Amino acid sequence: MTADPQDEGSPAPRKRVTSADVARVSGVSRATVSYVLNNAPGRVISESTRELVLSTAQRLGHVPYAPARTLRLGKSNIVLALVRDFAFGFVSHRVLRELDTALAARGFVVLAHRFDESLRPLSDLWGLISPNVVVAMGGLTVPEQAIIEDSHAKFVRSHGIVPQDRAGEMQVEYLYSRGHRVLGYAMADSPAVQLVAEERLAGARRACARLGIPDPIVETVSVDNPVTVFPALDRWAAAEPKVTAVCAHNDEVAIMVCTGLASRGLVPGKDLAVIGIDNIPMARIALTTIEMDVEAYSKAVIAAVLAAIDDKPQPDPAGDYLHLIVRDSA
Amino acid sequence: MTADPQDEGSPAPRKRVTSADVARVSGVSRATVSYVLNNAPGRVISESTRELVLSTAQRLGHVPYAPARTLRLGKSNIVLALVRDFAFGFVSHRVLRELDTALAARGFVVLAHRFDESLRPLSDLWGLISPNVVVAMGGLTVPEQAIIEDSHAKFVRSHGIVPQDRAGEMQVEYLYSRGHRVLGYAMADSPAVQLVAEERLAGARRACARLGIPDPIVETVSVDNPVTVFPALDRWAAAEPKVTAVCAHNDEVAIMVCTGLASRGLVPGKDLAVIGIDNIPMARIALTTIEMDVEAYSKAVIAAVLAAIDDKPQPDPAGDYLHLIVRDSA
DNA sequence: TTGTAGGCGTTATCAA
DNA sequence: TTGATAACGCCTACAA
Repeated sequence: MTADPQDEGSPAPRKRVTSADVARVSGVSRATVSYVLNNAPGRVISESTRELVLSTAQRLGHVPYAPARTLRLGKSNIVLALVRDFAFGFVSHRVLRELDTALAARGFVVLAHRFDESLRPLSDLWGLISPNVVVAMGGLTVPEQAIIEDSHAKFVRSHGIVPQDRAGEMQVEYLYSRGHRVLGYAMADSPAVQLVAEERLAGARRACARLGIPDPIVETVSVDNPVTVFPALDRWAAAEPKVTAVCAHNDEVAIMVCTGLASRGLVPGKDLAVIGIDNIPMARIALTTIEMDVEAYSKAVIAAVLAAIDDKPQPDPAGDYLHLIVRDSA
Repeated sequence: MTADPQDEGSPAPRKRVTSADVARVSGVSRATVSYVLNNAPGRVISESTRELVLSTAQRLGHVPYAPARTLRLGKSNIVLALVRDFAFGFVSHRVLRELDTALAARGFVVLAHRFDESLRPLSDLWGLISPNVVVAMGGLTVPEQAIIEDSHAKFVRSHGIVPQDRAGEMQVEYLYSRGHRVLGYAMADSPAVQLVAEERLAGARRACARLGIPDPIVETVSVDNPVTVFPALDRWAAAEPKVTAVCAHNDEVAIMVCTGLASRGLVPGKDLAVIGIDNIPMARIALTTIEMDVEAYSKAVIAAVLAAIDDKPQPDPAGDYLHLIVRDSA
């Protein structure tokens, strides 16, 4: 918030300093300025001219104007990351940070956009911003994918790199190996993670079927409203036979379950086994979890985006992204 | 990640459908197309022409091209939110979401950019993206502010709306009123919140001085590494006289302190009083805190951004954003 | 009610 | 080694 009284109503929107201004003042042509400013490959510019142009550009305070450049070139240096919510979880945040760092080195900028079809159709976005690459963090519906593919931007899906269903399977497999036969499943309710949540649950169900134990008893827990864990705990305890272990959608939900247990004087891993997914920092005290290898995941996303930028075929995302980490809670 | 084999190396970057194409196919002028597409105010277009243009635009798959529009208009419909890290806390995320919703209704798009001077000088950003308004989430250094003010974008600081130091004061005042005289202070170590953290601590110190009690004993806790709470707890316990209450930088840190206590068999609010700031959902079970009124805060930010867009003077941010909420922990 | 024409800032092409 | 020119797609004053 601008508290300075003098810049209120700012009446003087400084005229833009164009490369033509720089050319005029330097006494050279616009083309020459462009060559210098872009280190035009295959062009030889005399050192004196180069320095002259650079110094006047500096002196006049010239900043290249992105829209003009993009219009001329037909493509921008923008990577648009589509997110369902700005607060979208430890792993995705980390991936985005790594992506941002890697792309800054290539002269690209990563911008995050929270998309919400009910707010504005995705297709209207292209009239507002013209990204070179669109990278979807998290799952996308089929129509959403179609709209992005219809745009002129290249399209990278981060979803699909890590087999989410496999994470659910691994949770069940571990709990089974520890003797648990009646499982609960703590779903997250946030629409932002719905697609991922469904895949994880599907994986868990598949593992149960394969191992010959009943489907997990699914309860929904709201990350925005932690007290919702209590009714879930009640129902798992009331089940017949009683639930002895719970797969949580992720570590956050798992920690909520553990906290709920603790506040009732129960001990996670003893009175009820709890296993998460992600291995977020807060989990590292006591939570058994399926670690998401953030570094490997980030590398895969970066490779995919760089390939898209360079118009190269998408790399094979196969890799080992999931690892069991056993701690106290299960 | 694009698994489809057929779109690898995509050799046919479809030619862009321009408004001129729509004009040609419709058999009208480019101007008419523009009038129809923009609902040009003060222009009357016959219903038949309008429908013709709209339908051919649709049929040809015309999407307006943002850079050309921006170049012509001299301004974009982009609001750039500057963040120190994509994972930047409950309150800021909520504010950004509200801002996003409000601006979508005005035909603007909110894009979040993680800025990191060591990665890329802020000034280079304007060659990549040309926002109409820049809104800084969280504090900014003086040179950073200067660079933004030198750009052609309008500039809104969300920092400064809420008096962060007052939050620190309120923590101390409450703990004092409950009889505490020897306080600890749990700082967050993240550089993303450094400026805010310093203001809150300064407020706490000022309140201590005013009330005639010693400065709080400051310990740093790492949000990314929860075990750092333990040495902090040790030092507060070892102080002479012993620390009886702790102000935490925010609820997250406060919860870490409470969790650390619990894991030692101690009870927050009994063995050590703990007070947070923000009132995040997870705090709502048992944490005493200074609530940050997200709705009021969001409204203030939205008002500031809208004023900037409309070139109106910045509104007065004064308001009542902070409220004490007493629960079990202090 | 619709069309014509010019220009926004940049860069690539071609000529000098 | 440098300069003139055209074009990217869109919008709008002015003319018809």
